Amino acid sequence: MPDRLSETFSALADPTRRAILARLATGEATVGELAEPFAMSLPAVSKHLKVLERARLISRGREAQWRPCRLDAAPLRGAADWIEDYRQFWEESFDRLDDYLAGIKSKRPRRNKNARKRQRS
Amino acid sequence: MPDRLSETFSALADPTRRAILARLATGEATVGELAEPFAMSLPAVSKHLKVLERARLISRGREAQWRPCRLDAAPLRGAADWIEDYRQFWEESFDRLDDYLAGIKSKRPRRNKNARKRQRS
DNA sequence: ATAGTATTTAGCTAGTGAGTTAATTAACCG
DNA sequence: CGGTTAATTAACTCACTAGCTAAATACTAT
Repeated sequence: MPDRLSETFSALADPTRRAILARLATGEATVGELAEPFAMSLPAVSKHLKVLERARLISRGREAQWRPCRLDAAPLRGAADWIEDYRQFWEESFDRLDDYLAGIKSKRPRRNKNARKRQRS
Repeated sequence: MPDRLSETFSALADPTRRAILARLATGEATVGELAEPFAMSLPAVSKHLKVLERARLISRGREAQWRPCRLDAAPLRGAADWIEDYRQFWEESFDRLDDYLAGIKSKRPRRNKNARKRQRS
């Protein structure tokens, strides 16, 4: 995997793994406990955990025969920072949708409020 | 691909695609213009664009033989919202790092300031 | 030592992702 | 028409992912 950010996004690109993280947000859990909600074999869950571990999104301890997992959210910071740079763009399109709906409602043609700056023609 | 969020994260899990989005944040661009910075064939870039298009992160118009691409950031909102739920966790670990460094500095053992709520045990 | 529980590893299959080169489509220009 | 430019599609390779079952490891408890 090339870079950290790619590894983070890649780890998040699976609903099972996101569900595991959500579960861990409520506290530590063992592999068996994490696997329980899924219609999936234990080895499959174990692999997902390894992916999350490589992405540094979880870490694991050792207690007898259990390997308790805990959330390690630090890498999410970088992902959040990256996405945050685009916030203006999705809020902008949201505005345009609002405009559109408002236009429909009032049944009057609206002027073009598109404020996005364009670099080339 | 199972769900929208997975598709979004998956599309972001590639540095080339993130760079393309960054470029499009400055304005529309043609496929050729987008491909120019990369040491990669045009078809490869074309495929990346198709991935971004399927993930609704870009859309494309038609102008003569050019297919100008524009950013469509709306799906990032869902991704940002998902990650935002974990902000407390990475800020918390940041705090713990601060505590740790402060502890090193003062050379005194510190009491456990870990405030994370745990569901089990 | 033996049995039981928790988890990982091995080995397999099927599908997908990223890249290539070569060929094709689409639109323009002369 | 014929040629040029922009982009996509086709066909292929290679690597990796997600899942499985069965076997191995690790530790506990009797």
